[in-house]
Amino acid sequence: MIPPKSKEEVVQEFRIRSIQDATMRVIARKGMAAATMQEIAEEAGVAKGTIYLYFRDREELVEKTFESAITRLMETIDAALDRDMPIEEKVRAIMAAHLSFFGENREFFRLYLSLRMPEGPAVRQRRQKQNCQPQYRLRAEKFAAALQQAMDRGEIRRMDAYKLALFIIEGSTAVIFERLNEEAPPDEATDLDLITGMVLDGIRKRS
Amino acid sequence: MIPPKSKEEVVQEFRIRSIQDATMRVIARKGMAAATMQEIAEEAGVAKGTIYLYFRDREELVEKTFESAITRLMETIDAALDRDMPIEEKVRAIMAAHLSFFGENREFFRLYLSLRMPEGPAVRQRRQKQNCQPQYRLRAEKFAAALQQAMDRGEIRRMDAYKLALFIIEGSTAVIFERLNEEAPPDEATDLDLITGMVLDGIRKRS
DNA sequence: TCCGCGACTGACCATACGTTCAGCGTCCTG
DNA sequence: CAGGACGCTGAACGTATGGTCAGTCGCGGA
Repeated sequence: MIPPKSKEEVVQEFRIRSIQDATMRVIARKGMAAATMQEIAEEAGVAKGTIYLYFRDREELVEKTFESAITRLMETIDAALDRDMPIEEKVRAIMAAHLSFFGENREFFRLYLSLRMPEGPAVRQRRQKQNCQPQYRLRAEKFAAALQQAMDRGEIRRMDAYKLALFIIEGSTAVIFERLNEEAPPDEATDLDLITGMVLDGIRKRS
Repeated sequence: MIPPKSKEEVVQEFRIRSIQDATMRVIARKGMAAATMQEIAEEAGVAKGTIYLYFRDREELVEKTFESAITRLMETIDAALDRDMPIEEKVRAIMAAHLSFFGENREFFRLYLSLRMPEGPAVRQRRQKQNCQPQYRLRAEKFAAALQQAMDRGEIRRMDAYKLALFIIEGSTAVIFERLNEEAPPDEATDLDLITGMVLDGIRKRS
């Protein structure tokens, strides 16, 4: 069942992983546009040319790096979405997953933000749209589906589920972003309470 | 009181305005990183060199363009923030201001998103942080102050006002972004209801 | 009408970046 | 131990972009 890994395969995977990790760190530091192949290579401890042995070009490098990280995020979240629980708990579980994932993968956060919105000439924009945006949309759509289900059950009020999902995802992303930049961030639970409280009950005080 | 405008000044202001408008259109089309001076010049109908008569370098161009647009946005919002009204109305007024402003200034939206998060080498990041981010933070802080006031009055629940402000601003920004990309966006009022409903009362159905 | 000033132009320059490839060292094989 | 295969290297190349500046041209004043 387990495919036998030859020595070469192990080395290859290790190289690929090192380069992808370096890519994330550099993008985290300089931002998507200013991350050069030179700096990525140095960060990974290889020569510039080596990267091209494993990735066709810069675009594929970024794309693959993004994919392998977001796949991990999606798995965490799917676990929360698929289980059948009241929407309150679901929201809390999803937000908790985001908080801890980005807490552990700070570097990825910046790349994630950059790819939400495609840049560059029309051709590249189209390619990014085809390869990375679906991942983002998919996430939003899955969340929207969960919200829709809760609406049908009468757990929450009826509104445009997709836009609602976007609101919640981006709002919480902003809080997480702030959190990652704080010198002494509060407990994860504190921010989690803020987000879920806001999402579930809004800001208005109930008498 | 009114400073007399010589003919030269009028011409100058017109040029500056044309170039800034072109800058926004190109950034809206290609994104911040891929917007070249060449293309901006063509869009403005002037030669590349002309831009440098009015702006020191690319950075100053982007910065000034951003500033003059965000100043207009801030003015609209301040009007809503300064008046003394219950928080419900304030929130609605602010969100309405955002919706209509970005509806009328679609081009600016992309630039606005790009500058939230500084890119490039450390030096440029620092400069952007000093010149553009304060505008963004200022907006968040003003909104946070309004929320804080409402908390003190007992109108809304107590939480971290700044993070709450970020959540609301970014959440609504996401909805506006989606709206701007829709083929046939609904009434402004529909999206406005979605946002204010979410912010004030959350998603949970009240029995 | 002629002159000179200055706004404007766009070919040109320096630089930086992605990508390539001829050669090097290393390790396995026979 | 010799030979060769292969992963890796980094100097070199082409291209694209921000920025410059010598030259052009239209306009206003003499």
